[in-house]
Amino acid sequence: MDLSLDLGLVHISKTVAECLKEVAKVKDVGQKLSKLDDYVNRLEDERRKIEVFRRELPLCMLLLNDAILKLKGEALRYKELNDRAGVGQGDGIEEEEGEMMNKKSWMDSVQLWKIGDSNQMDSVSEPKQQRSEEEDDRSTCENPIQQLPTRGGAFMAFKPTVGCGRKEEKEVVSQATELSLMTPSPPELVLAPSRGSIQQVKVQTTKPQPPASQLQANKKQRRCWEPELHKHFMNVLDELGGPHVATPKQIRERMQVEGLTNDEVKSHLQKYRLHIRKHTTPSAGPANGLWTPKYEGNNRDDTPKPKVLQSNMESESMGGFSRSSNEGESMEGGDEKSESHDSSKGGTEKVNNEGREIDVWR
DNA sequence: GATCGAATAT
DNA sequence: TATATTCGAT
Repeated sequence: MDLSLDLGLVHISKTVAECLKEVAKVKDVGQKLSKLDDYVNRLEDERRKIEVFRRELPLCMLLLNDAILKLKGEALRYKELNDRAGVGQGDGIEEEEGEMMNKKSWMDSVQLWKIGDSNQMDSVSEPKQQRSEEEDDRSTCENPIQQLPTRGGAFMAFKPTVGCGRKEEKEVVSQATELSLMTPSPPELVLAPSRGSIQQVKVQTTKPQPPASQLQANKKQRRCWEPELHKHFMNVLDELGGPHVATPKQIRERMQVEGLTNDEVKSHLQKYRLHIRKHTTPSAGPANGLWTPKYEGNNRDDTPKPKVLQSNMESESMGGFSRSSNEGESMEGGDEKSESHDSSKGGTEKVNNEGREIDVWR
């Protein structure tokens, strides 16, 4: 075979352009297709190799994905062309030539980016618009937001449980967050919910050193406990008998949020308990008994969270926390304890919990 | 060893 | 401040 595709990353753009040229030269459509297939396979192979490092090499992924998509699209076109081969070959070929030109200009843009121009993101993002037809599931590192609508997800799973008429914007927000949980995004990109819309914000990493980026790669993606998630958390918490009875594992299992880890729940639970403790001086409880985590762009006012909780488990959750003015007592006293019987945990553990609770909460 | 809560780090 | 990580206890 004469498929001497040099996949050295440095030359990738040039190579792809040349590939397309080569393919264009071949007359037999079948051969075109097989060539393209081969190129695609190689690129995909390459992509698999760097898959592990997609956080460190988001732009490499980007390049590869784009190249693959281009080639695939090309193959698709040739196939279609092949299908209607007998009819109007002339037109098709003309179109193809035009496409080739597009390819070249596209590759040029890539080239620009590779040089290190400050416009890199722009020049790269442009070709993305072209590939609406075939979204690659691996392209997690480029623009997660575009993929949002296609992902139903764990977050959807609990939505019915929350049982509240959602505004569209909120759905977007939840989905975005969910996605951010499930797929690691490049370190410099974060999803920032802002007044009903998601913006992709570039954050200047204060530590751009290579070693730092490696460190970041090892670090967990920060989970944003947005109101929806927290509501769900609260609901589950109540179902499990309250914040001092429910264990992180139980909560996590009950929440059924994909990607949610025990550690995350544990951490959030800890924060929640802390907050309760802070606001449960015997004399004065929290204003409304309901705590929701603050997070950036969080407009608490327009979210009907009390409704949600009330609609779902009125007596439990709201009761529990609205009477939290004397929560300290109720926790140690009858309420929480009696509920803790529901928990699947054995008695011994309960005793432990109580012991600790008394220790801590007094 | 799994899980927990608290303390500490980021 | 919010979340992640670590640590000691169970």
